[in-house]
Amino acid sequence: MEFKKEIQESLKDYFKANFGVDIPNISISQINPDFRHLGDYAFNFNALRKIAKEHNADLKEIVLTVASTILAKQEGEAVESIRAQFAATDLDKGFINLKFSDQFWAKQLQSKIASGKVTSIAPKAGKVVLEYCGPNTNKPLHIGHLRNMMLGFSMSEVLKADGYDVTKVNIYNDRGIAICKSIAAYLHAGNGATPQSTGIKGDHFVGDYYVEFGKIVDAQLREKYALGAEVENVAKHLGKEREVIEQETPIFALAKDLLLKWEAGDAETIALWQKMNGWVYEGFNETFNTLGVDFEKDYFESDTYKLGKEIIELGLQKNVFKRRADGAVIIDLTPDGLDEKVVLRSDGTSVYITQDLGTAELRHNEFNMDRMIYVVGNEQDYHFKVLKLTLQKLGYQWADGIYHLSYGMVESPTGRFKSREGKTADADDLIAEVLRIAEERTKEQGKIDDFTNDEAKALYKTIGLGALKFFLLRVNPYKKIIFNPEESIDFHGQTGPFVQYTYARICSIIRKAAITPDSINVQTNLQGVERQIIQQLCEYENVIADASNKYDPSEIANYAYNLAKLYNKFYGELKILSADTDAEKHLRLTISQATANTIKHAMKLLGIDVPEKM
RNA sequence: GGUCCCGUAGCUCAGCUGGAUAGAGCAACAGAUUUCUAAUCUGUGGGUCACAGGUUCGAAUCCUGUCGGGAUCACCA
Repeated sequence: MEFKKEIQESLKDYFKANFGVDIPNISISQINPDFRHLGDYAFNFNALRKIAKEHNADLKEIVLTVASTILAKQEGEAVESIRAQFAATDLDKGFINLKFSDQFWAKQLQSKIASGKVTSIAPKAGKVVLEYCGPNTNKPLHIGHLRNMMLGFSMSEVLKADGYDVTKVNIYNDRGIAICKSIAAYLHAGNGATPQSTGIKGDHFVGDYYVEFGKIVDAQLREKYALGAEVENVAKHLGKEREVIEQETPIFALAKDLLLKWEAGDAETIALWQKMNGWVYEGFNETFNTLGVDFEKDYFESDTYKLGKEIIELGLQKNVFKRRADGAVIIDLTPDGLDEKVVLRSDGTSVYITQDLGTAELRHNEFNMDRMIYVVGNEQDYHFKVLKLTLQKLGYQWADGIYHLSYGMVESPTGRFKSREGKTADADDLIAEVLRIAEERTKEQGKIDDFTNDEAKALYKTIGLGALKFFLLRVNPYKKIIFNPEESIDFHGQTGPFVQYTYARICSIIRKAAITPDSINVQTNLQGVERQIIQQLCEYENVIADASNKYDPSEIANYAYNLAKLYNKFYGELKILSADTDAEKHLRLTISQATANTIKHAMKLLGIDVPEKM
């Protein structure tokens, strides 16, 4: 909407020309609902009061002058009235309300439907690499990954909609002691079983052996210390941390041995590691497919974990890094309010940040991107601060484009999800549960008797995932989410199915209309709710830009919900197919179509499908 | 202990680049279906915006402090 800029510029020009001062942008927003009778948009100019006072000028007059200039520019057609409203005291308020004519809004709607596009955002220069998911291969995906994947996928869609070129990448933490524990337990207790032979999904299969590893540790400790069944917590009973005491067991020795063999490139070990990871990837891919998330490129820690050594060398040369007396290489970030950080161990091996430095550089060489976004939980805020700052100190310009899309933990009502709390946090179980609830509720409704079995199943998936995804995305990323499986999956109110239902309703009307409204009579008078919807539709691209700039898909979710709510109000208040006049019918059908298009588009940005019937 | 994040209705959340009387959903209660999908709509009740100062014509929003919750401060990842 051009007029916002116009007003801002006019005010700026005025102050520059008459007083020689630069003023900040005055924000112009949709009017507060209670003042809708006064206009469509409002802005408050009190911020300029000080400047006016300094120059002994009457602010009220200035603003009115600017307002009438703008009004004149609109050639009397679009802007119905620009009224300045002043309270009795003049100082308390100071709003200008802008009201556009019905014709103006009708034309906005018409151009939307004529272009067939819901936004007119043009492609922008700017290559973005977005990393998300980042699973460990020793256990299945859990609810935290679900939030991560929803955020990552949606964020990439939002950035694309905002005109950027986005490449989605995943990184698999596929090496290290954790996966070796699964392998060790498999060797110990697997008896050659496979996901195929057991019918267990590959990632769960391998994850089960990770759990099994813990049980074997327990059993071996019980044997070693001759503990009876009355001892519940072995590590606690022995008065040591689990991570410490487990090192005494033969099974741990096996895992450690496997790790050393793996690092030495032992063919047999690597073959087994590849086989088990292969099962895991099969399982992950199944879940990715169900969720509809994807990646253009996969990275594997086993390929990248040795990266970064050259950067260490460079950093030493540039005196950004220092070699400590014990041989470890460090960066001193205390001047920046952070700590001293080891970037290379004294034995010359990498730490976590070493490979992240190397991987970042690798990606820059591959993609030459302007921005790199990491979707990672907020427990790593500090790590990414250090990573970005270190790369900046090394003189990499592109490091300025690093952004950590940090998100809060997903917690159960009783606190953090722990794996021992059982199945509630498992991603696949959660998805299955949500589909089950969707099926149950849909059957209660009894509206899809004409569906085939496949169609019904597809619908359960659309609705169930819609509920889950919307739940995870409608909250600001930085906030933690309390997830109660019993209560969180809802289909009423501020939910995905509510928005989906609205879409299905519109589709139903359009099916019955049997006409395609290709043009509307722009002279038609608009009802209040009609104006509101059209205005809301026009706001959509601003919302995309906001969500993109703030890295916040929840803005899209809230917008989609509000638009759907507004449409339901419209639906309840006005007749569409049986409107009094043809002109009204065409108008309302057009509003319906444009709303459906926008809802579908917005939900797609959230990774959520919309059904034509439900 | 240092640093960072959070605290808005019983619950889950919007609003936070300062602006008009702080908004939604859920839950509770009361209504609406001879008419386009009632997974909907309309209405009622519900608030010391954690607390205390400060800046300002104006503060949920900015600053300082306090309290409460969480994260982090590894030669783990």
